[in-house]
Amino acid sequence: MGIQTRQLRDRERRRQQIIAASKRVFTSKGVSRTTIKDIADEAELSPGTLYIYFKNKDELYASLSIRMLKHLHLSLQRVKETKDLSDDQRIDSVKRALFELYEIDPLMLINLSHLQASETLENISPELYEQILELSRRSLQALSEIFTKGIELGNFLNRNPMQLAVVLWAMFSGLVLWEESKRSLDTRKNFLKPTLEIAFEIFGRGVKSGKPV
Amino acid sequence: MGIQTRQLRDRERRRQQIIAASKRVFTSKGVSRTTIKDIADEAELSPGTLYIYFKNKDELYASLSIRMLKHLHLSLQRVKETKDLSDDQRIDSVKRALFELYEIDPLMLINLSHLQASETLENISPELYEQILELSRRSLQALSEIFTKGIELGNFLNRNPMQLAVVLWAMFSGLVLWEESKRSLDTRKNFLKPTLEIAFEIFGRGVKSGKPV
Amino acid sequence: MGIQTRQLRDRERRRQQIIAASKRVFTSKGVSRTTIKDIADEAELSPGTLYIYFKNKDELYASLSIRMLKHLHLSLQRVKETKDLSDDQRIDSVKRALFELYEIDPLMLINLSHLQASETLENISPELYEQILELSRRSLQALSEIFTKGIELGNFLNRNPMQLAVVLWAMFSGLVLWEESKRSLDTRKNFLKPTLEIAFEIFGRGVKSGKPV
Amino acid sequence: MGIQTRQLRDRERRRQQIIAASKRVFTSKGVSRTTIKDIADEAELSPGTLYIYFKNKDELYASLSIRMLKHLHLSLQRVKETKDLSDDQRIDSVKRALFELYEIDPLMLINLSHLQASETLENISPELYEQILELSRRSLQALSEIFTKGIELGNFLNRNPMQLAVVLWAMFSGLVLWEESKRSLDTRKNFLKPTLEIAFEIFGRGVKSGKPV
DNA sequence: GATGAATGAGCGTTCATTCAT
DNA sequence: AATGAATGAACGCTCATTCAT
Repeated sequence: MGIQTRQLRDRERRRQQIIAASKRVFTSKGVSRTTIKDIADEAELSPGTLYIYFKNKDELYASLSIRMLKHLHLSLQRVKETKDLSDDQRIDSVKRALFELYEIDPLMLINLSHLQASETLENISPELYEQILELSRRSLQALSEIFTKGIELGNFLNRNPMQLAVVLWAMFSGLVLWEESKRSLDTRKNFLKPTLEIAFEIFGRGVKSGKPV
Repeated sequence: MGIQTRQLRDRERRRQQIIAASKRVFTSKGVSRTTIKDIADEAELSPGTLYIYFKNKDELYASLSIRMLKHLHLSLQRVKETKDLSDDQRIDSVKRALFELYEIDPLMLINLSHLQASETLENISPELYEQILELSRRSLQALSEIFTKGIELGNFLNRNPMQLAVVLWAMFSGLVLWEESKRSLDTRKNFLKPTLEIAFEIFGRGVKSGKPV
Repeated sequence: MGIQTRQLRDRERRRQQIIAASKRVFTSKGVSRTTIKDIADEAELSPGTLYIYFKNKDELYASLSIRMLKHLHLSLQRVKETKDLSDDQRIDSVKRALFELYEIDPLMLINLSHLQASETLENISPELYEQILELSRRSLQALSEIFTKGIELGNFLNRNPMQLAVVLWAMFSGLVLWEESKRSLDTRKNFLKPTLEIAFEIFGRGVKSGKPV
Repeated sequence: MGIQTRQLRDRERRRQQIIAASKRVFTSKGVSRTTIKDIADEAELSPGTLYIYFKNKDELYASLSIRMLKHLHLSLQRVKETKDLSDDQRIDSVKRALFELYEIDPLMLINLSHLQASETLENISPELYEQILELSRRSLQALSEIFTKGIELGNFLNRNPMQLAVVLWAMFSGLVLWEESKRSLDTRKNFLKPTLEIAFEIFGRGVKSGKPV
């Protein structure tokens, strides 16, 4: 491994270290109450160091979502490309992909949903903004293509597939935020999962073409 | 009308005047970039005066949603209590109630969804917190009772009606936030409406019992 | 006196209070080492208050010079308009005007010269910038008109009067900065005065038309 | 050439390389907006390396002037020592020496004038401080000796020659700073030259003894 | 009740400087 | 000698909140 490679790897490691610290602080203090100093302390770094790896606070926040978005895109892409799946199975795969996303890192998913709901994106560099947008776009695109297939086969309601994708995502992120808002009230875990199951059951049934009996 | 009554009425008027000013500023500057001073200027009052009517900034923000929550609760209550409606019609009425909510004041609905997604509620007085919670609870309760009816009649899937209510609300608020996040990208209006139509179509079909054909 | 008048007067008083505090701190710590906090402490105000009266640090610094520039302009205007003065007497009046300027407030004059020599002006509001520029322009204009008279009467060298004005001002401000730079070395006061006397003597003799004997 | 000599030469080379880079950055970004990192980048060195060659930022800034001061001193010394020159010719030679200084490197001359006008000198090592002071002193000394000659011959006004030297230098540096402050307003070049011509013409005429006709 | 000047803790950010490699 | 990541004190500035009038 060359020197350059190691440097790049070290750099990425530090970024991940900072991101990991951010998550921990977010969890304990809440996103809006977390300061750069808090994160620096948690990461056992100085505030200045954070600015070597992230252009500013908003970019740090936004960067937290990149990984998750990449994962999301990859998962949906995989579902889309898997052969020999019925449309039912495909919807089910989407459900499992989103479940998995949530299980890997619920906090980051909340953060991603927050991002969508805040004005953070308006304060980041065009490059990062474009990256986030592109990843979101591609994920929705993958989702919409799954619906397109089903529509073409006559299995799904003939509705704008992109809108179907948006509806599914809204339902998912809406539930994630809902759970987050309930966190302080009710610390029972595993609340999201059963509700998501029901949500997907309904969505899956509803998107199917044919009159319900 | 007694003096006290008039005083209360005046007080309420001022509150509404401040709330109205807040809305206007939020619309033009965005929520996170709006300061108390901005609102005071817009209301042609001094910052100090705002603190006579609202305990602090978060309470002001939270108060914005009270009216909307009351309206929401009332609408859903009405749907629940209307006699001689089929379950299909009832779902349709819920849809129209939420549409109406959005049309009356899209910004406040966004604010309500934000509220749910932010940490604002953690900084308000227990009284206001309880009020908001109670109104939310009641709205969801009304919604869940609508589902209970349908389930009892065998028209709806036999799932936990409160969870069904949460799913429906999550879908709705998720779409509202989604639209908000797209506002800077795409200024086309009336984007939410058609997507909500599809969302409700799918939900309505999905929640119906019976195998899809 | 109306309420508004008093408010305006109070506002101006506060500004002068802050400016006075700035001067004291500048004298003891040096301009470049003075922070907003230092000035606030000296003025027995909070840092935030300074920002009510001055848009930012650079504007505060630049504002220090406004008064001096106004005084300068007025003095030169007066010299220009005084009747029945020989050109020798007029040059002498200019000398006395600049002497006086220095004696009123040497520190502010140094500050004015610094301003010219720094990049502070690049960071202030266009309005203040224009005000400073306009006052400078007018002062130089007045000076140049004094020279124009002398040239027309054949008493002064026929050179571009604006350039003559610039030369005189450069000589003056150059000496002021020179003295400032010597302050740490040599605390003897009254060093500038005799040197300025010589400078004006030479300038006065040099600008006169006619071959020196 | 011994090893030590080469090492010294290499060291000096590096210093000059860094100084050259500083100049380029100052020109493009302005002195106050230039950071050590900027200079390091421009010099294709690391920030740490700069600290091997310069004790701190102020020393780097101050060092920029050393060369110019040496050149200035040399030039004035030469003028002083040149035989068979009339006093008029000697003043003219001083003018040409300063012109030349400006033409070689206007930016460094500005920097030298800034140095005099700032508090940089208060933060440097006593050695460097002494060196700069000594060079300044010697230059002024040379200048004053030129005046002494003229005074002794009865050609110049019998004034303190050191003060005459200071007046001449103040006029010169005042004009240099004046031009610098006009740079952003008026990009016409060659503005300084004609004004300096007039300045020297006036100084030359003014310093001459004898009543003007 | 209404004011709005004043507050000041706290923020994000910078950058000269250091030091382990 | 050269590096450059890391430092962390210090900065300018904001703004929710208070309180004397």
